[in-house]
Amino acid sequence: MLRSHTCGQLRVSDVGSEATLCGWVESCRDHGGAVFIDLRDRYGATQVVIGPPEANQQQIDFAGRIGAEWVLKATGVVSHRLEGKTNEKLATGDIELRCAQVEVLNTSAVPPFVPSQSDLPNEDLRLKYRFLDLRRPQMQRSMITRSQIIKEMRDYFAEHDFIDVETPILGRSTPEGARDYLVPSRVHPGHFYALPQSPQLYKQILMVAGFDRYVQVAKCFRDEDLRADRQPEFTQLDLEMSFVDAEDIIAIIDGLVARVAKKILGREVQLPLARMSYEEAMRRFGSDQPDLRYALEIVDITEIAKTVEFRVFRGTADEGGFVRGIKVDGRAEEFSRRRLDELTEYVKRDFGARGLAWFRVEPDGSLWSPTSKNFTADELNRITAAMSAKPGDLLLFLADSWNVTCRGLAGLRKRLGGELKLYAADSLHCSWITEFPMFEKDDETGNWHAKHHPFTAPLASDLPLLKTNPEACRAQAYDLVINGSEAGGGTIRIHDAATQSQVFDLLGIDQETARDRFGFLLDALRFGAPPHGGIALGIDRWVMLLGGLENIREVIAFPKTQKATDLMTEAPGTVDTAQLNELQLRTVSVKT
RNA sequence: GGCGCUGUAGCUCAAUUGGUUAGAGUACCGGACUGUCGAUCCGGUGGUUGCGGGUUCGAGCCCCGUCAGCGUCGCCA
Repeated sequence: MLRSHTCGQLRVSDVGSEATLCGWVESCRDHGGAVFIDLRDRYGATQVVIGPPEANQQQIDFAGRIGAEWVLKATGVVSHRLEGKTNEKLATGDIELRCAQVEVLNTSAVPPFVPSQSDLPNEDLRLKYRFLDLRRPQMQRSMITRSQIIKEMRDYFAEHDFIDVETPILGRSTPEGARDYLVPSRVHPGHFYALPQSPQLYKQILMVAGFDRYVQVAKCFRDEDLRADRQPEFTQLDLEMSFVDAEDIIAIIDGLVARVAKKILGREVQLPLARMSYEEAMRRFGSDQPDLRYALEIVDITEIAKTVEFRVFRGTADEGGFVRGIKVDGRAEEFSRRRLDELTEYVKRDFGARGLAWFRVEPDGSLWSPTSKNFTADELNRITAAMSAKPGDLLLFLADSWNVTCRGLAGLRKRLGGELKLYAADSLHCSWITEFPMFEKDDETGNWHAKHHPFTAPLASDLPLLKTNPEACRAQAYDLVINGSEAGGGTIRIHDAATQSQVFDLLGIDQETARDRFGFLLDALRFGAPPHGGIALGIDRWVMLLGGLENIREVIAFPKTQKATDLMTEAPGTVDTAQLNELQLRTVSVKT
């Protein structure tokens, strides 16, 4: 070891002993007759003093020329700071290391930004110089938290008899789901591997193989557009269990949530976690990942709308649409015409809503809006009653299809929840959404496709609906939602070939295709597959949510930009013609 | 692919309605200084206002295109 202590370690109790520190120059203050250097490492910072009587003037002059982010090794005697010269901002602020000279382990070019900088540089610069950005204490904290969370997960599952099994990164492309990242095969020209979107099929095979309880910290890849909480390459805590039902999976994850909350945040989580059916979530919050840290619950006034004169409401209701709204408690005054116009524009632009109807509840309890003249007093009274509106409230309504009202109101909830700060910054709300529909209809093609994935088992009670009414058929599926973000999701799988065929039929996957793509799984199901199910947790999101961060890039050491590039390595890049030739590949331009 | 925001010195930002030589803090360079810790003081370097085009007597500012970063919708079984 080049050092005897870390830069966050020395205290008054060490005074008088010799110590050697290694670290980066956080700042170098040259006073001519003495030089003060704050030496930083991941553990903290310690002041190193090069001055008399230890150092001669030549050594002091040398130290004065040391620059930011140089790497130093400093050996000296741990000393009390002078009376009144202690620094309360540093854990090591009562002492300093007095040295004759420091050894320069490495110099540094003048950095484009320094880790201690208060005004963060633009993110593209942070990403290009990620090694500097990662020196920032906040980034180091995030990466440490991430490490601790993964450790807790591994410990927890090891204690519950799970076996960690690695599954291949080079697999084969699947027909459904996200776009695959493809890897060309040199040995089989024209053939491609696909990087896993998840280890889904492998873990099911492991159940058939008798591994009973499988877990893995798995890298997953999906070639889709990025978001603040979505990267093309991400990490899942993936698990699968045999001889279980949904209750067992939920219970074991409940235990994990409580443990991680306790160990990482020091907080107690009430178990069991709350549950809500998909139907209830959509009805009350318009989303299958509702943020339950605040209310803003959706109220359906379609029945009232059918009886009013106002064409927008009545017409929509009569044509089978819905009129639903939310109530902002007592904050109507904060909504200027301009702000309401912005919200209107928002629901039109982002969700294709036809408009936003709003009402202020006046001091006398009456409703006012630009359109209120289109309503009779009785109509307005019934709306007020349905919404339990009080003076000072703001009412927002969408009159549209079920989907648009769901998406639009969910969007408004999310936006207003944030803008109005309807929840405490440190609040944590975890819950389960269950009983998802098995299938969704593609609006364009009219085809059915799996809401989760094609191996999801229907609720036993809904099994007959597979033939008669697929739309109503619910799945044994469960999503873990934390603070309005999908933090995990899983299902009980189909474990018999007959049901699996039936589902494939419904999805329009013919026997030939099924055999071609999933033959190995279908085979496995014929050779004694146990009932099984599992879940995958989004580790990046867990770290983000538990850390109170709003961006997934803050918890990934080397994240990609919105266009899926790495600004540091400049990936993706071009390759030599020789490499392409070896793979028998040629690039062509395709007009899109 | 659509919509929106941002882009000015190494970095963070300013620049009146379109009007003189684009400024400040910080970093950097030189000098002074023994107690600083956002050190201080004196002096200095540093600009294709992302890029290309247009309007105008005149563009950092207006218009069109484009590139990049971010947010969002579509997309993400």
